[in-house]
Amino acid sequence: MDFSSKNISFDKDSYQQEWIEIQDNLKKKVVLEDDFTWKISPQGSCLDQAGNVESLQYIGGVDVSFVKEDPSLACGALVVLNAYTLNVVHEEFEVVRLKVPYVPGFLAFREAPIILGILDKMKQKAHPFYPQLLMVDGNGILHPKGFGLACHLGVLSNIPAIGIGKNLHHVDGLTRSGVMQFLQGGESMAKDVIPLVGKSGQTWGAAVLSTPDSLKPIYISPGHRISIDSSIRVVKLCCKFRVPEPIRQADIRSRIFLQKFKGSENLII
DNA sequence: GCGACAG
DNA sequence: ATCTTGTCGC
Repeated sequence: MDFSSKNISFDKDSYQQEWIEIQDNLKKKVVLEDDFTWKISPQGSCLDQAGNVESLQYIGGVDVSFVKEDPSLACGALVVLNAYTLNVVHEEFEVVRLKVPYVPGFLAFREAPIILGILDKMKQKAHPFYPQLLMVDGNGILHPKGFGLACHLGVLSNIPAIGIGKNLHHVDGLTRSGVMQFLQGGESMAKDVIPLVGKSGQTWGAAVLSTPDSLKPIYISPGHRISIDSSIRVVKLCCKFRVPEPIRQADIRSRIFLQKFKGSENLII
Protein backbone atom coordinates (compact mmCIF):
# COMPACT_ATOMS: atom_id res chain seq x y z
CA MET A 1 0.00 0.00 0.00
CA ASP A 2 1.05 3.51 -0.65
CA PHE A 3 0.06 5.91 2.05
CA SER A 4 2.18 8.69 0.74
CA SER A 5 0.86 11.96 -0.55
CA LYS A 6 0.01 10.26 -3.82
CA ASN A 7 -3.49 9.34 -2.74
CA ILE A 8 -4.08 11.64 0.15
CA SER A 9 -3.30 15.24 -0.54
CA PHE A 10 -5.24 18.38 -0.01
CA ASP A 11 -2.99 20.78 -1.78
CA LYS A 12 -3.46 22.49 -5.09
CA ASP A 13 -2.36 19.60 -7.24
CA SER A 14 -5.09 17.30 -6.00
CA TYR A 15 -7.81 19.50 -7.44
CA GLN A 16 -6.37 20.15 -10.83
CA GLN A 17 -7.20 16.93 -12.67
CA GLU A 18 -10.85 17.31 -11.87
CA TRP A 19 -10.89 21.04 -12.51
CA ILE A 20 -9.26 20.76 -15.91
CA GLU A 21 -11.94 18.33 -17.03
CA ILE A 22 -14.75 20.56 -15.79
CA GLN A 23 -13.26 23.56 -17.56
CA ASP A 24 -12.93 21.61 -20.79
CA ASN A 25 -16.57 20.57 -20.69
CA LEU A 26 -17.96 23.98 -19.80
CA LYS A 27 -15.83 25.57 -22.49
CA LYS A 28 -17.82 23.71 -25.15
CA LYS A 29 -20.84 25.81 -24.26
CA VAL A 30 -19.27 29.23 -24.37
CA VAL A 31 -20.63 31.73 -26.91
CA LEU A 32 -18.36 34.54 -28.07
CA GLU A 33 -20.82 36.52 -30.14
CA ASP A 34 -23.48 38.97 -29.12
CA ASP A 35 -26.43 36.91 -27.95
CA PHE A 36 -28.87 39.28 -26.28
CA THR A 37 -31.91 41.26 -27.28
CA TRP A 38 -31.13 44.58 -25.66
CA LYS A 39 -29.21 47.41 -27.29
CA ILE A 40 -26.19 49.25 -25.99
CA SER A 41 -27.37 52.83 -26.03
CA PRO A 42 -24.93 55.48 -24.77
CA GLN A 43 -27.54 58.22 -24.58
CA GLY A 44 -29.79 56.46 -22.11
CA SER A 45 -32.71 54.09 -22.14
CA CYS A 46 -34.61 53.88 -25.39
CA LEU A 47 -38.00 52.48 -26.29
CA ASP A 48 -39.25 50.51 -29.26
CA GLN A 49 -42.38 51.35 -31.26
CA ALA A 50 -44.61 49.62 -28.75
CA GLY A 51 -43.07 51.60 -25.93
CA ASN A 52 -41.09 48.73 -24.45
CA VAL A 53 -37.65 49.35 -23.08
CA GLU A 54 -35.21 48.23 -25.72
CA SER A 55 -31.91 49.16 -24.15
CA LEU A 56 -29.73 47.53 -21.55
CA GLN A 57 -31.06 48.50 -18.13
CA TYR A 58 -29.33 46.59 -15.36
CA ILE A 59 -25.69 45.65 -15.17
CA GLY A 60 -24.51 43.33 -12.44
CA GLY A 61 -21.06 43.68 -10.91
CA VAL A 62 -19.54 40.82 -8.95
CA ASP A 63 -16.59 40.50 -6.63
CA VAL A 64 -15.38 38.45 -3.67
CA SER A 65 -13.54 40.04 -0.74
CA PHE A 66 -11.38 38.63 2.05
CA VAL A 67 -9.84 39.73 5.32
CA LYS A 68 -6.27 39.07 6.31
CA GLU A 69 -7.05 37.75 9.79
CA ASP A 70 -9.16 34.91 8.46
CA PRO A 71 -8.24 34.05 4.88
CA SER A 72 -10.93 31.43 4.34
CA LEU A 73 -13.68 33.88 5.25
CA ALA A 74 -15.04 35.41 2.06
CA CYS A 75 -17.80 37.82 1.12
CA GLY A 76 -19.34 37.55 -2.33
CA ALA A 77 -21.22 40.54 -3.64
CA LEU A 78 -23.53 41.14 -6.52
CA VAL A 79 -24.45 44.76 -7.07
CA VAL A 80 -26.84 45.89 -9.77
CA LEU A 81 -26.40 49.26 -11.42
CA ASN A 82 -28.61 51.31 -13.65
CA ALA A 83 -26.69 51.08 -16.92
CA TYR A 84 -26.85 54.81 -17.63
CA THR A 85 -26.85 56.63 -14.33
CA LEU A 86 -24.47 54.02 -12.91
CA ASN A 87 -26.35 54.26 -9.63
CA VAL A 88 -26.54 51.14 -7.52
CA VAL A 89 -30.16 49.97 -7.50
CA HIS A 90 -29.67 46.69 -5.66
CA GLU A 91 -27.06 44.73 -3.70
CA GLU A 92 -26.72 41.21 -2.40
CA PHE A 93 -24.06 39.72 -0.13
CA GLU A 94 -23.14 36.23 0.97
CA VAL A 95 -20.50 35.41 3.57
CA VAL A 96 -19.04 31.92 3.33
CA ARG A 97 -16.06 29.80 4.24
CA LEU A 98 -13.99 28.80 1.26
CA LYS A 99 -12.62 25.29 1.23
CA VAL A 100 -10.45 25.41 -1.82
CA PRO A 101 -7.25 27.33 -2.44
CA TYR A 102 -6.62 29.94 -5.08
CA VAL A 103 -4.81 28.28 -7.94
CA PRO A 104 -3.77 30.49 -10.88
CA GLY A 105 -5.96 29.50 -13.80
CA PHE A 106 -8.69 28.10 -11.56
CA LEU A 107 -10.05 31.16 -9.82
CA ALA A 108 -13.60 30.19 -10.75
CA PHE A 109 -13.59 27.11 -8.55
CA ARG A 110 -13.04 29.34 -5.58
CA GLU A 111 -15.24 32.31 -6.37
CA ALA A 112 -17.97 31.25 -8.79
CA PRO A 113 -20.10 29.14 -6.40
CA ILE A 114 -20.78 32.11 -4.10
CA ILE A 115 -21.96 34.32 -6.95
CA LEU A 116 -23.99 31.56 -8.57
CA GLY A 117 -25.76 31.03 -5.26
CA ILE A 118 -26.73 34.69 -5.10
CA LEU A 119 -27.94 34.71 -8.70
CA ASP A 120 -29.94 31.59 -8.15
CA LYS A 121 -31.68 33.07 -5.16
CA MET A 122 -32.61 36.17 -7.12
CA LYS A 123 -33.84 34.16 -10.07
CA GLN A 124 -36.12 32.02 -7.92
CA LYS A 125 -37.69 35.17 -6.51
CA ALA A 126 -38.04 36.55 -10.05
CA HIS A 127 -36.25 39.57 -8.70
CA PRO A 128 -36.92 42.76 -10.71
CA PHE A 129 -33.23 43.66 -10.65
CA TYR A 130 -31.92 40.35 -11.90
CA PRO A 131 -28.97 41.52 -14.04
CA GLN A 132 -29.04 41.39 -17.84
CA LEU A 133 -25.27 41.42 -18.02
CA LEU A 134 -22.48 40.54 -15.60
CA MET A 135 -19.24 42.39 -15.18
CA VAL A 136 -16.75 40.15 -13.46
CA ASP A 137 -13.61 40.88 -11.48
CA GLY A 138 -11.46 38.39 -13.37
CA ASN A 139 -10.86 37.36 -16.95
CA GLY A 140 -13.08 35.88 -19.61
CA ILE A 141 -11.33 34.12 -22.48
CA LEU A 142 -8.05 35.82 -21.57
CA HIS A 143 -7.00 32.71 -19.72
CA PRO A 144 -4.52 29.83 -20.22
CA LYS A 145 -7.37 27.57 -21.24
CA GLY A 146 -9.53 30.27 -22.75
CA PHE A 147 -12.04 29.86 -19.95
CA GLY A 148 -11.66 32.25 -17.05
CA LEU A 149 -14.01 33.20 -14.23
CA ALA A 150 -16.24 35.38 -16.42
CA CYS A 151 -16.79 32.48 -18.84
CA HIS A 152 -17.47 30.12 -15.99
CA LEU A 153 -20.07 32.44 -14.44
CA GLY A 154 -21.59 33.27 -17.80
CA VAL A 155 -22.06 29.71 -18.91
CA LEU A 156 -23.42 28.45 -15.59
CA SER A 157 -25.82 31.37 -15.13
CA ASN A 158 -26.55 31.76 -18.85
CA ILE A 159 -26.15 35.52 -18.47
CA PRO A 160 -23.97 37.50 -20.90
CA ALA A 161 -20.72 38.20 -19.07
CA ILE A 162 -17.63 40.37 -19.48
CA GLY A 163 -14.30 39.75 -17.76
CA ILE A 164 -12.16 42.57 -16.40
CA GLY A 165 -8.60 41.96 -15.26
CA LYS A 166 -6.68 44.64 -13.39
CA ASN A 167 -3.52 42.74 -14.16
CA LEU A 168 -2.55 40.70 -17.20
CA HIS A 169 -2.60 36.98 -16.87
CA HIS A 170 0.27 36.02 -19.18
CA VAL A 171 -1.12 33.91 -21.99
CA ASP A 172 0.04 33.04 -25.51
CA GLY A 173 3.20 35.14 -25.27
CA LEU A 174 1.42 38.26 -24.04
CA THR A 175 3.31 40.18 -21.37
CA ARG A 176 2.66 43.28 -19.32
CA SER A 177 5.77 44.97 -20.62
CA GLY A 178 4.81 44.10 -24.18
CA VAL A 179 1.46 45.78 -23.72
CA MET A 180 3.05 48.83 -22.13
CA GLN A 181 5.48 49.13 -25.04
CA PHE A 182 2.55 49.07 -27.42
CA LEU A 183 0.71 51.71 -25.42
CA GLN A 184 3.70 54.04 -25.55
CA GLY A 185 5.07 53.10 -28.95
CA GLY A 186 2.01 54.47 -30.76
CA GLU A 187 2.44 57.87 -32.42
CA SER A 188 0.37 60.84 -31.38
CA MET A 189 -2.65 58.63 -32.06
CA ALA A 190 -5.22 58.21 -29.33
CA LYS A 191 -4.51 54.54 -28.81
CA ASP A 192 -6.53 53.72 -25.77
CA VAL A 193 -7.55 50.27 -27.00
CA ILE A 194 -4.84 47.72 -27.71
CA PRO A 195 -6.00 44.38 -29.14
CA LEU A 196 -4.37 41.52 -27.27
CA VAL A 197 -3.07 39.39 -30.12
CA GLY A 198 -0.99 36.46 -28.93
CA LYS A 199 1.92 34.92 -30.78
CA SER A 200 -0.47 32.28 -32.11
CA GLY A 201 -2.44 35.01 -33.84
CA GLN A 202 -5.47 34.66 -31.61
CA THR A 203 -7.09 37.79 -30.19
CA TRP A 204 -7.79 37.29 -26.51
CA GLY A 205 -9.36 40.62 -25.65
CA ALA A 206 -8.07 44.16 -25.31
CA ALA A 207 -5.94 46.27 -23.03
CA VAL A 208 -7.86 49.50 -22.50
CA LEU A 209 -6.98 52.83 -20.95
CA SER A 210 -10.43 53.29 -19.54
CA THR A 211 -10.29 56.96 -18.54
CA PRO A 212 -8.67 59.93 -20.30
CA ASP A 213 -5.82 60.14 -17.80
CA SER A 214 -5.20 56.55 -16.82
CA LEU A 215 -1.75 55.17 -17.39
CA LYS A 216 -2.39 51.57 -16.42
CA PRO A 217 -4.73 49.57 -18.63
CA ILE A 218 -7.51 47.22 -17.67
CA TYR A 219 -7.75 43.95 -19.52
CA ILE A 220 -11.14 43.28 -21.10
CA SER A 221 -12.19 39.92 -22.46
CA PRO A 222 -15.58 38.43 -23.23
CA GLY A 223 -16.92 35.81 -20.87
CA HIS A 224 -20.08 34.55 -22.54
CA ARG A 225 -22.70 35.63 -25.10
CA ILE A 226 -20.88 38.83 -26.04
CA SER A 227 -18.19 39.81 -28.54
CA ILE A 228 -14.92 41.55 -27.80
CA ASP A 229 -16.09 44.76 -29.47
CA SER A 230 -19.35 44.89 -27.56
CA SER A 231 -17.52 44.11 -24.35
CA ILE A 232 -15.30 47.11 -24.87
CA ARG A 233 -18.26 49.34 -25.73
CA VAL A 234 -20.18 48.44 -22.59
CA VAL A 235 -17.18 48.70 -20.31
CA LYS A 236 -16.27 52.13 -21.63
CA LEU A 237 -19.75 53.36 -20.77
CA CYS A 238 -19.21 52.25 -17.18
CA CYS A 239 -15.87 53.86 -16.44
CA LYS A 240 -16.05 56.88 -14.16
CA PHE A 241 -12.68 55.67 -12.92
CA ARG A 242 -10.18 53.11 -14.16
CA VAL A 243 -12.14 50.17 -12.82
CA PRO A 244 -15.66 50.03 -14.27
CA GLU A 245 -18.30 51.12 -11.80
CA PRO A 246 -20.13 47.80 -11.39
CA ILE A 247 -16.95 46.05 -10.30
CA ARG A 248 -15.70 48.97 -8.30
CA GLN A 249 -18.94 49.11 -6.34
CA ALA A 250 -19.00 45.37 -5.79
CA ASP A 251 -15.45 45.59 -4.52
CA ILE A 252 -16.06 48.52 -2.17
CA ARG A 253 -19.34 47.23 -0.81
CA SER A 254 -18.27 43.64 -0.31
CA ARG A 255 -15.29 44.84 1.67
CA ILE A 256 -17.45 47.03 3.91
CA PHE A 257 -19.98 44.26 4.40
CA LEU A 258 -17.31 41.78 5.43
CA GLN A 259 -15.72 44.22 7.87
CA LYS A 260 -19.05 44.80 9.57
CA PHE A 261 -19.81 41.11 9.57
CA LYS A 262 -16.60 40.09 11.26
CA GLY A 263 -17.00 42.94 13.73
CA SER A 264 -20.46 41.85 14.80
CA GLU A 265 -21.88 38.83 16.52
CA ASN A 266 -21.87 36.22 13.78
CA LEU A 267 -18.34 34.93 14.13
CA ILE A 268 -19.57 31.36 14.13
CA ILE A 269 -19.53 30.69 10.43
C1' DG B 1 15.96 24.25 -15.12
C1' DC B 2 13.83 28.92 -14.44
C1' DG B 3 10.35 32.22 -14.30
C1' DA B 4 5.32 33.43 -14.78
C1' DC B 5 0.97 32.68 -12.90
C1' DA B 6 -6.51 36.69 -12.92
C1' DG B 7 -8.17 37.03 -7.55
C1' DA C 1 -6.73 38.91 -2.59
C1' DT C 2 -5.17 41.50 2.19
C1' DC C 3 -3.16 46.43 5.00
C1' DT C 4 -2.28 51.72 5.31
C1' DT C 5 -0.82 56.91 5.58
C1' DG C 6 0.23 60.40 3.46
C1' DT C 7 0.25 63.08 -0.46
C1' DC C 8 -0.27 65.18 -5.01
C1' DG C 9 -3.49 67.60 -8.11
C1' DC C 10 -7.84 69.55 -9.95
